[in-house]
This record gives sequence, structure tokens and C-alpha cells, in this order.
Amino acid sequence: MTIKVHNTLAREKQEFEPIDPNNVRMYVCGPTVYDLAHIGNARPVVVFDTFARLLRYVYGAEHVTYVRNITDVEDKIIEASLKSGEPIESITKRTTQAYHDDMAALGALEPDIEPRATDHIQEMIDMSADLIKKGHAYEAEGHVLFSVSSMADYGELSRRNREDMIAGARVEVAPYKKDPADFVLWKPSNDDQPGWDSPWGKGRPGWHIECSAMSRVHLGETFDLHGGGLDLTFPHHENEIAQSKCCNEKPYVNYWMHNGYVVVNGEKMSKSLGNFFTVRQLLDEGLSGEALRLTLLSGHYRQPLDVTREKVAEFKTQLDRFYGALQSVEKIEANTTEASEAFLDALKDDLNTPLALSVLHEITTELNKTGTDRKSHRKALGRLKGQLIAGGYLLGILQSDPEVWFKGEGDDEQDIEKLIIERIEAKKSKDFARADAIRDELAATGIELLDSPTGTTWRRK
RNA sequence: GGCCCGGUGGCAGAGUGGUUAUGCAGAGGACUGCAAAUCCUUGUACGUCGGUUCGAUUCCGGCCCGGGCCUCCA
Repeated sequence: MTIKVHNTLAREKQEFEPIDPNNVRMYVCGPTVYDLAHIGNARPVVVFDTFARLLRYVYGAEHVTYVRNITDVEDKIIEASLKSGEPIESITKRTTQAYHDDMAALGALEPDIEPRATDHIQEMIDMSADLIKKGHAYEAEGHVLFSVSSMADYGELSRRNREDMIAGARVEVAPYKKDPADFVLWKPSNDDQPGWDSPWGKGRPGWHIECSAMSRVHLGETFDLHGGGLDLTFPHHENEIAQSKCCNEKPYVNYWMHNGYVVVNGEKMSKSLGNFFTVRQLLDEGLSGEALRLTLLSGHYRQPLDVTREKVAEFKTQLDRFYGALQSVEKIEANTTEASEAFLDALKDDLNTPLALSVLHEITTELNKTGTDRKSHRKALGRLKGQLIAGGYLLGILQSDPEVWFKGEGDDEQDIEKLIIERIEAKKSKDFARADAIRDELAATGIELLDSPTGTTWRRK
């Protein structure tokens, strides 16, 4: 089965056919580094990380190039610097580091290439100049503006035309624009703003041109797939298409994928609404990054997703179930590295992660059922274990040692073991009152004891 | 005003023109000194009104409700 993706350009699911299966190319819009990432920012990272894992699985890791940029020049950063007094370089460096740490905690692998906007200013200037030359842009009062009316099929992604946009315009139209829909490629900087020399004086790039420039440098003029949050469809991606198509005179991207919003009580989570919580915040509260990741994958990527602490706790319980099964077959060697067919089919069908997750649960049930008769089912158990780990890898979960998952970090292991031995003695002498007292004592510190015919193990709750 | 999503059982969440989603929570049972873990069994579904159909939760239309984009936003 081939991969199918919902292509925003067509508004329908399509078979994914890369231009070159030996070099599958994907670009995803990364963060503007002025503040900590919130859960809404994390969703596309986790979603497209999962999709990249699938692409690598299907086409081979060496045949996939995944680019995710860092936007380190943008007016929000300037504002943040003015407000706090922290230098811009310090803000972008610190925030980029925090972003890397937080996304790693969510199990996101690094993209193959992570270009920075400030390293590609010259390419942006070149593109802007080229667009002027080709009659798609013009200079006005130190700005370079893209001329929307110069492009016949502007609006193909978001399916809106110029008239709609003008009718719906909620912002004052800058006087230097020839057309209200025109957007900025380059704008002038004063002495307090970061700026670079350009044919139009000292200035800085507009928001959209960086992705056109960086994707062209790293993936070429036409590439396979571009992802991002639904809110980037317009204007950002629409304008990227306009810039790249008009500049390169070639198609830009074949497939566009957009993830739905993270919502809070049904409303979109966003910085401007203030209804967000950061990844850092939840991790600091002690929530598991792996459970948070699974929560982000628990709904289909195009659906809205309500992330609550309760939900994260539920998916932590689900992970306990998986790890419990893996723990029970710790001594059995996995004899496959292939995910199950049903699991792969789910992911290949427009990244249906909830369905894929249900397959992992079915595998787990089968594994747990088989567990009663180890010897004669060694082969089956090895297969189920392998499928669980392989599927888990594609989702970015279940890669820890089950022992570590359940016992975690702590310097109290010896005390726990000592109490367990004491309890075993108590049980032997039928002193169940003492045995239960020890259980309660440990339970009070979050330690749960599990008796089995082969002995007593424990978990941190 | 224009354009666009969505409404599934207690909760989360897939999916399908006629047959079990899955998980969490609940109930019962097995196992256990007791528990936990695990397994088995089990209940309550497809917003609403019409239409198409032998048959619709699934297709079509109206309505109601919720949300989004048209400005920065993942």
C-alpha cells in the first residue's frame, strides 16, 4: 500500500508520489524563536516528526530529506527585546535551545536540516530582486512588495480571491501598497532594528520570503511536501507559493499537509488569546513527555485536539499497559523489526495515528494473552514484541527500557528492595498485617507493589 | 459579509451504505492471603428534520449547535 495524504491544495486524500523516491523532500515551518513553545506549537512538530519517520521507513532514511527552519528574524523578536531589554541574539539563542530541549522531550527527532533565516538573508534579497525583475514585485518607500495582481492563480491553496480579501480586510492598508492584498518581501529597518544592506537600503525580510528562500536552497525549486499548522495556510503558505512560483517559474510544492489546532475548551490555543500552556510548564509539573507526545498523536492530525492534564494522564496509563507487556517479555528476544501490516496501513492512510494506536493495543492484548504459556509461544511472543517496538518507534514511543519506565530515577531503590524483602519474610510467616502495612507504607510514597508467582516487582506511580 | 471545518456510547477517539473499532472509566467474573497487573464477560452511539435507498451513523439537502480563517499565530 502506498502512502496517502490529504492534500490541502486538492482538499482530498491523494496517493503520495514523490518526484524522486531516492530523494523525498519535506519542509515544515518551524518556530519563531522569541518565546517558549506551547502545546499548539508542539503539535506540528510531533505530527510531522511521525510522518518523517513513516517516510524514512517506506523510502529508507537515506532517501528522505526533512527540513524544518528556525525563524530568528521577525518583528515579534524585536518587540520581545524592546520589552525585556535582552539582546536579540540572546533571546533567539536561548529560545532555540529551549525549543530543542522541549521537542527532544517529546521524542521528536532532529530534522535533517535546520536552516536559520539569518543565514539566508542574501538568498531572500536575491529572490526579492528577481521578483522585481520579473514584474511580480515593486519597490515603494524602502519596501519591496509582492504584487498579487501580477499572479493569475493567486489564492489556489486557501481558495480565496483578491475581492474576498479586500472585502474582509480588517487592517488598515499601508499607503505605499498598490493593491491592498500586496504583501511585504522586504522592509526598511531603523538603527534600532536588525537590518542588512540591500539594493533598497538597510532592511530586513518580510515573514514569508524566508521559507521560499530556505526551501529552495535546501530542497530545490520544486519539492514533494510542505507541512505546517492550519493557521499558516493563509497568508503564509499562500504567499510562499506566490513568491516561489513566480520567482522560479515552476511549481512549488506537490502536497500540502496542515494539522488542526490544539484547542482549550473548544477554542483555539494561541498566544494572543492567552489560553496556552507551554511544553516546559507541563514537563515541569512532572507530566511524562512520552505521554504528552502520545496525547498529541491520539487524535487524527487534521482534527482539533483538546489537550488536558487528565488526557495526558490517560495516555500515561496506556503507555503503562504497553510497557507492562514489554516488561513481561523482557527476556524474550524480538524476532522482527517490522511493524505489523495493519499498523502500517493505518499510518499510510493519511497518518491515521489513532487507528495505528488501536492496533498496538490489539497486539498488546494478544501478547498478554499469550503470556501464560511462555515456552511454547516464544516465537509468537518475539514477533509481537518486535511489532510493538517497531510500531512504537514510528510513533516515537515505547523505546525505553520497561524497568526504567516503571522505576524511573530515584535514590530510594535500596530502601524499597529492603522493604520488599521484609514483606516477603512477613508473608512467609503469615504476618499479613505487617505485609499489608509495608504495602501501604510504600503506596504512600507512590510505590506500587506487584506480586506474581515469580516474585514481587514494583512501579512508581 | 466571504470562505472552511466539526457534532459518534460516561470520557477520549477511529471507521463504515447492511457484520467487533480501540483505549480510559464503570459493572461482573477468573487469578491473588489481600491487592495490583493480566485475561474473560458486559452496558449505554452515531446533533436534528427531511430526501435517495431494499437498507443510512455512513450519501444528498435544510435546520440547530460549536469552532476556524479572512491581521500576528503551529
